[in-house]
Amino acid sequence: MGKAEDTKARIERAALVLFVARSVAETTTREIALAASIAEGTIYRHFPSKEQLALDLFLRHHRALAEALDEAQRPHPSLREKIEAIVRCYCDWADRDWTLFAYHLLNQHAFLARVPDDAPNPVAVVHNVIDRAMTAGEIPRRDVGLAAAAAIGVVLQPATYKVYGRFEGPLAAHTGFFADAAWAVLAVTEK
Amino acid sequence: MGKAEDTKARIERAALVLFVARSVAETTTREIALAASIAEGTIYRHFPSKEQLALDLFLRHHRALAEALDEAQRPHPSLREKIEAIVRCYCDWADRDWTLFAYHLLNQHAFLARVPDDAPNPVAVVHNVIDRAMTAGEIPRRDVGLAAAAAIGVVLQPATYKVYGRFEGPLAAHTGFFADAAWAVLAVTEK
DNA sequence: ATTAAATAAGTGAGCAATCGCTTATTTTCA
DNA sequence: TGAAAATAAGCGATTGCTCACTTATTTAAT
Repeated sequence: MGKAEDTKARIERAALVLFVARSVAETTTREIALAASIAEGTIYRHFPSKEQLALDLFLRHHRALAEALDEAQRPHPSLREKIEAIVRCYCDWADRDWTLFAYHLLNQHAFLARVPDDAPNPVAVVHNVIDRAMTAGEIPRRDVGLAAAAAIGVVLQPATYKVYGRFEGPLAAHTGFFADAAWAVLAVTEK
Repeated sequence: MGKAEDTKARIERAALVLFVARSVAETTTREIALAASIAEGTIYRHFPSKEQLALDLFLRHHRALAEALDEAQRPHPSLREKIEAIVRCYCDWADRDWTLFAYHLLNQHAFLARVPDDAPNPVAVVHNVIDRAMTAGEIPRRDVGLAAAAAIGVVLQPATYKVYGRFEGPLAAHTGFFADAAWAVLAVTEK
């Protein structure tokens, strides 16, 4: 890694940690520089603005997660297996870099509107998988967005509570339960 | 309502709308004053600081929601009925004042750590209900926090996506599905 | 009941501090 | 040696909050 690239990576990591501990708005460029052991002006050699740095961080992770989830589900034929693959991939992703994961989770409301329409999207991946399973008759047909949201919530809410400090240990420890529960949600038949 | 109380309420409502549209950090006291049609200094006759105003707003709603959920579930004997009552109460609460609901949802990570330990807590209500149902043998015994989080996610994730603008219409329209899905999550038996 | 005194509520110009970002200068290294 | 990278000082703008003052409401005294 060249020196410039190393500096850029240090800025990104320092910013990430501070953005999660406080928030983007409450983190100053001076703090980022101090944490990255560089001068404040150096940030602007690598990023046009603090907001763009925050957005870059979000979008890169957003796209990479979507691609990883899509690759994970693709080889499997049945919805049940796709769910397991997606859940496992998601938990591994979160455990591998928890700070980055937490940043992505806590700042969706700020950046989701700025994701390009054609960019890979984690929710769209799940949405498509569920839609095809409904068409194939694997699960009952209902509002896809609603079903996807509820199934995603089964995994995302525990993850959120781990960010809040309510849980310890790796998220992947509960992969089995998450997959079973997500499947149960999708298989619900209105009584 | 006295004049002073009316002013205080106007400040709170103006702040709430701006806090949701932007964020607490990105909303200025000048904007709040302008939106509430009062002088900036008047804010400080009613609140010691912008942060305390934001915290007051959060804590009051947090407590009221917890009490409403607890009252809703109390009269019902079975878990299945308690779930339905809690889901219905929660959806009605959200639909009744969506701005306040969105504010509470989007700022949990900022304020949850500042909730007094003995204060009523929406998650604790669900937690207790599930714990008792496990003890009574109504559902399989497993980590209560995890089961509660997953069940809550079934409702909260769709609600979050509605805040993001992915859904339209009242949340209460899906009460039946939410209750069925939450029940399905809790009834999951590890295979 | 009337007036005087006291308190509370409301105002808005302005302050000290801080912010994101720029620029002139120095260092690094191929 | 020249361009890229990093630095440190600093600029204009904005921020939360204060404060001296005015206006409205409540309490007390005659």
